[in-house]
Amino acid sequence: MNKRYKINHIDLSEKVYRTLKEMILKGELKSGEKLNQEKLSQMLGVSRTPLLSAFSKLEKEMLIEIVPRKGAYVKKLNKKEFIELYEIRMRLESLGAFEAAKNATDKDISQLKSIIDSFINAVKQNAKKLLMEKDYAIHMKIMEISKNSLLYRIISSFNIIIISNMKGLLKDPRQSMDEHLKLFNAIKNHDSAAAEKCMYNHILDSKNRINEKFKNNNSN
Amino acid sequence: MNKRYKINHIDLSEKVYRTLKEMILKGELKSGEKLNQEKLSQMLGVSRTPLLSAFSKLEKEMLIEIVPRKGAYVKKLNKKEFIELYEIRMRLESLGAFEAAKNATDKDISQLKSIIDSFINAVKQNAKKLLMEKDYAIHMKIMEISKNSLLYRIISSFNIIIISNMKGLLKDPRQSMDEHLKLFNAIKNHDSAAAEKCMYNHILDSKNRINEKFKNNNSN
DNA sequence: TATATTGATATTGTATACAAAATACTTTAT
DNA sequence: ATAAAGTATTTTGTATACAATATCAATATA
Repeated sequence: MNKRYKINHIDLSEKVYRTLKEMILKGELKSGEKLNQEKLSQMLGVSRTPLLSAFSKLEKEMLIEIVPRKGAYVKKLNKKEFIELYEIRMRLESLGAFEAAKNATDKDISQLKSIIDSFINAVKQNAKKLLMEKDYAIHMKIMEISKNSLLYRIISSFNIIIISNMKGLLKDPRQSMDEHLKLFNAIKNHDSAAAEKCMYNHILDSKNRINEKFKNNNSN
Repeated sequence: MNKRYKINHIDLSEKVYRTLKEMILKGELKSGEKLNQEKLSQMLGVSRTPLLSAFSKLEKEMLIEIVPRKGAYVKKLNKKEFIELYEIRMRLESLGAFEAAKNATDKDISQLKSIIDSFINAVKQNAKKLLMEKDYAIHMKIMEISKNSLLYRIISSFNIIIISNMKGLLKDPRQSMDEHLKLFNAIKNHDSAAAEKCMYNHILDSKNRINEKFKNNNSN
């Protein structure tokens, strides 16, 4: 046996990091909430050592904020940061869509199609939570198809920041559906330029709705 | 006294992180080199606890790679990753140039000018190291002028990855100088579209030279 | 000679222990 | 009753200790 099949070789700090990330994503740890080291480590059944390393990872992904000698807090994005994030997403995800249209295999396309179908189902059922989940899945699948692994990594963390900070939708699901379908067709037809443009406009439209979202909200 | 002037409130893990980053950047820790915990912590005069947190930060910034149960290694980019990085830079830095042209104040412009002047001096002196330093400074200054702090943060870590992995230049300094000057004029004239295009082409040209760079090199 | 095998050593991952700082709680004085 | 000062408690930041794994070297085996 030449090859080594051993996997699952992740350490506690990585496991803790993933768990906390999920908790933030699901809203179990709320925006602005303090992360008490003692409580969390007891809750997770680990010592504070791997917890601190996990904190460092989460901070670099902008999911938490560490204030020295005070503590770690779940990051709360303000409006300016939200808009900055969307401006970056417009550029990066449109690159992803471009590359995806260029590189998509038949298998990629059929996989993407099935995710879009389940998104459409969610629209028909008006299932908000599922809708957001599938929306995320579509975007990530396209980034995966682009075959730019670095891009995938960055967008992944961005979208998680957005989801963890934004409860509720920005745009009408039917509009979202139309836009996703247009995007899908462009990718299917390997029309890079069209795919890029679709994605750009899709996110631009969301960005323009951020103002409404923050109108009631006083978090700047 | 209402305000608190206390600063310098950074913990050891952050100091260690910055120190290691600098060491990688300066090539004191070489691409692929193993980071021995015991040796490093003794060298820096700290325990392994803050060191591990620093490792976590560096890993998220792709400056090192952590292989569980084996160790941490200074990340070595392969050609594919290099190209991915440049494709992302093309999109993000052109966004930065666009915003910079839109938002630049007179002060911003004069500061940028002085950095470009020192770049030109370096070209005349043919001082390679200084050249790379000033090139980095120009790009980062433009990102700063864009006022998109998130963009600044991302590009900052990208450019550091590139510098730490790439010894030597990609393009002729005189060409670089011309391109920087065109870019500067676009920003000075608040011509966003032109600035964006300049930056895009500036980085695209570098990207196209990556192949040559890797010809001799067997690191894939 | 090349490949296993065993034991010794080094290195990593994690928990615990301790010191410094921040927060919460009393007590005291006005 | 309120504010200040002092004390106790909690929480953070860091070092150390220990167990598990990996690496290395020496010997044995084919």
